[in-house]
Amino acid sequence: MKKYKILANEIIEFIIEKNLKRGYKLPKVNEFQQTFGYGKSTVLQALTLLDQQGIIYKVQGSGVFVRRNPGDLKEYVALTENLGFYSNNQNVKTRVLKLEELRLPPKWAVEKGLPASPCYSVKRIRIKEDGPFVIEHSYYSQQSVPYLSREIVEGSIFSYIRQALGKDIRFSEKYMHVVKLTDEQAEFLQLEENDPALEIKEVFSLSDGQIFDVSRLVYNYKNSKFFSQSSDEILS
Amino acid sequence: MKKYKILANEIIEFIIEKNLKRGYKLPKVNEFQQTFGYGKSTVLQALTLLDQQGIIYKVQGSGVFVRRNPGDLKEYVALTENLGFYSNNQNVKTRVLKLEELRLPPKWAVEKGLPASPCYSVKRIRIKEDGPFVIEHSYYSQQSVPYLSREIVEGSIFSYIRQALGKDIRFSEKYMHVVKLTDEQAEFLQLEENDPALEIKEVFSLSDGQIFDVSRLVYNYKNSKFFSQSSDEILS
DNA sequence: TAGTGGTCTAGACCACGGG
DNA sequence: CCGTGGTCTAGACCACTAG
Repeated sequence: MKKYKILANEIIEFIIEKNLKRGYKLPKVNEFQQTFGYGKSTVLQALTLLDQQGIIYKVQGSGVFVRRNPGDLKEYVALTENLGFYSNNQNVKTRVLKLEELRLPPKWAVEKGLPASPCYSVKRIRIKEDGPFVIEHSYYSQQSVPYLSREIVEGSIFSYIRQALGKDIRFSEKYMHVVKLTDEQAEFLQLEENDPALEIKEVFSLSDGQIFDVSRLVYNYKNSKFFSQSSDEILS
Repeated sequence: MKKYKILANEIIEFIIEKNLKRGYKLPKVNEFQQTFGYGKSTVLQALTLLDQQGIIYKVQGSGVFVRRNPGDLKEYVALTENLGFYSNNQNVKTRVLKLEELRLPPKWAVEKGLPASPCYSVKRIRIKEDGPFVIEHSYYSQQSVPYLSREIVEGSIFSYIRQALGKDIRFSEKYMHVVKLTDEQAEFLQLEENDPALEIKEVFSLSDGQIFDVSRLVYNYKNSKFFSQSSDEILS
């Protein structure tokens, strides 16, 4: 494990365990250096990672402070993470509506960058305790995901890709707009036709930049909330 | 100007000027080092910045590639930037509905972290060529923004804070959900009651972590699209 | 196995904040 | 002014990719 990740994890643990809140002042950079015996750049690397994740913020000339206790956002879909649709919420059941192979993905998926070659088409509904949560229609390029079964698709496809195929999801883009539900969508989500919904088109890429998944998601407005964050040009 | 920012800007210029597309292979790290006479870490810092902004991606053992031509997203509201509501779209007019001082912000704003002290309340409508775009209801803490006038509020408040007050917006959080419009909102947006809308609560902080602005935005679903992106734990 | 990006260090110097 | 975080370098060594 890389040193900066070890340190980052330690700090996260520390914040969770002590239940620290926004504004709490963390140890200084040189204290972390001494405690762990790391170089300054390595400590800054760890802090930068946490800064990007929204956990802390650094103030030049002053110190390092807690921004958010991770785990305070359980109910939210985190748009700024490389996840399909659920953040920390694990009480989600999956109902598979369709799994088939296609010679070619639909045009809109190819326009978003999915290779124009054979793919899997997966249609699922995700259900929380309080009802249907999201309709998900995904296309997986067989170039990157050569095999999918009903069983895999009933669980987490991303976990399968990571663990069984040993591939890492590296980055994603999400395009959103608000729509009125069609009759069919409303039925799946147990809502009324013309009820509001958020539609998200997602594009996921592997470490080599290859696009392997393009999806269209339609969320139930009654039980879905979303979260996004940004930091100004932070690094080192 | 910092070296890594100079390099980052040069690369962006290069991509725009040559109109490069996703997958284009950029010069190697050591070529940038030699061309600019920079150290390796500095070059990596610049590339990391661009990676975080979604402009490029680095593939270990292979090279550096273009991910997106900046400026390909003009029509989208970029949720992953520290902007109020418009990304690159500059054809936006502002209609000020209200500007007043309050002893205390409303409860929900204080819960989001706005100091429980005097503030400005600003209500505005943003209008694009094709009609009303968003209703914006903002609260600015007088601790950070001691003075606002009608004139300032008719322009860009963020520009004013940056330029006149010399303060930097450092990070933000955005909480979203989909709603049905009330009668009043519908009238402002020239839509119908119960039409869909995206409501976003935004929290903005300065470089010292101080929260200075909490806002509630309600977007017109007919002319608003949103964009978000993420990268897996990138740094150095 | 050569080439390319990633991690890490030690240390010099810079820039900002607060007393 | 001192302390704290930020930038930058040179260079060693690691890890992954591709031919």
